[in-house]
Amino acid sequence: MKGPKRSLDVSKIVDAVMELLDEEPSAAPTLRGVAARLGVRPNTLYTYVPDRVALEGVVVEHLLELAGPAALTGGAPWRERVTGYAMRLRAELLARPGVVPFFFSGPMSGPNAAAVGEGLLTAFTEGGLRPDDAARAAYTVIVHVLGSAALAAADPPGPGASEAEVLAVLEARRAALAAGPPLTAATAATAAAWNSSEQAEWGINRLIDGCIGSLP
Amino acid sequence: MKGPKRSLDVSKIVDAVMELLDEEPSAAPTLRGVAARLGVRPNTLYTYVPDRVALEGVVVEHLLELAGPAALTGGAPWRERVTGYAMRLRAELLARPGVVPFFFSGPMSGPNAAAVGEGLLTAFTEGGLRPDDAARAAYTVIVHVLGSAALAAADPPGPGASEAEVLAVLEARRAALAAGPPLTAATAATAAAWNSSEQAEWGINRLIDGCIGSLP
DNA sequence: GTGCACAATGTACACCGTACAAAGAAGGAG
DNA sequence: CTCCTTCTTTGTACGGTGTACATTGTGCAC
Repeated sequence: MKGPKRSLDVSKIVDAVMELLDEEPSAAPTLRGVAARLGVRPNTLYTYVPDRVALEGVVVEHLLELAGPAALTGGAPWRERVTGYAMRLRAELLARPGVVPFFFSGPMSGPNAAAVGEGLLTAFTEGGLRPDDAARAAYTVIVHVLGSAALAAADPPGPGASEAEVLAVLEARRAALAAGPPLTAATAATAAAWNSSEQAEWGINRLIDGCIGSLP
Repeated sequence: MKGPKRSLDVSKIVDAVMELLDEEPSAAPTLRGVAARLGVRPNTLYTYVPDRVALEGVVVEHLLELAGPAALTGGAPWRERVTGYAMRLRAELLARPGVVPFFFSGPMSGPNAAAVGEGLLTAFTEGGLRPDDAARAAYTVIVHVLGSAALAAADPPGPGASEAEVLAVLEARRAALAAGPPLTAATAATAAAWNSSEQAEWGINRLIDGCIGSLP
């Protein structure tokens, strides 16, 4: 170690990103914004991270851990462990819609991603799935959680909305669907809540049902 | 109609976007790029479209139609109609990774989105699902297709890669997984192909299985 | 033929990620 | 202790993005 002391480290940068997201959950954090919050010039961040995509990668890793992947291998029944982690991760993302695009800007290859994968494999194996099916099921769960969160994040209103505002948007959507084609109209009330946690959990449960339904 | 003739219309703009995507499938089309291709100043587009998000919306509509939603209500068995449309849409997206983020920049509310929804409802109803479950299943299918496409689009190599290059990336990934934790290592060959069409179709099939498995 | 409504432009702004050279701090070698 | 090397941080800059605003000029209605 020759040069001057570093004034930052990657975890401080991640913290700054999370603070930015706490203040404006729907805004995608930017390199310049993070640097400003750390009291530093934008290009200083390049000492710690090769580019923007890499920054997003470490934030993704942090969020994967925030959802508690350790509980995937713990004591609860395997099925609850899977849905539990899925819904916790989904909740973390919905609370910070601005971060969702980060999950789609590069492959997830960090240690926490590996831990999540192994945890899901553990649970599904415990559920009786053959190894290859467990791998496919694990990946499909991730697809569902991220897809569901991304679509929900794209929909108004954002996480700062009041209860009344949420209800208003929901009712407007239901009315629009009710004016649509017959089957759409008949299910307008259910479909209007497409991005609710209940629907997301329903989807994961049907997926799991389909996986264990094909057991010997 | 008072003023001068319009030199464009929305469909010409969409065509320009599609041409841009044909030339560079992995690059997200930009307002300025579209304008340049049409031989027009960037702000001219604001005559036809209120902002960038709206432009992305009409492109999304075009792609939903490109995948052939009409076939959702046609003669094939209901289950094949669902997986067929899902895989066609997925293929259209994977051929143009640059367009994938468009699906997550706002709610899908156009006529083709409605047609896709109604078509999926028709199929699932035909499959025996109760209306509300059909609505949930339809939405979950969309979540899966878009999530799967988005994750696949985020992974190298892009759609222009040679067969050999694809295999090299796949093998590198398999090797990395094989060095991971036990269950991950045991399923490395399967997991390395996480973004393959086969895995995506497997996921949809398990989802459908789970939906019809709970029938009376 | 004249006036008015509208499309397209010119120009501008704020923001983004990032490259590159210069400045400055701190440890190792003499 | 001094110098030199190394590494962090900065200053400055470039090309890109979406979009606002005033201006120009076209073509129909009167």
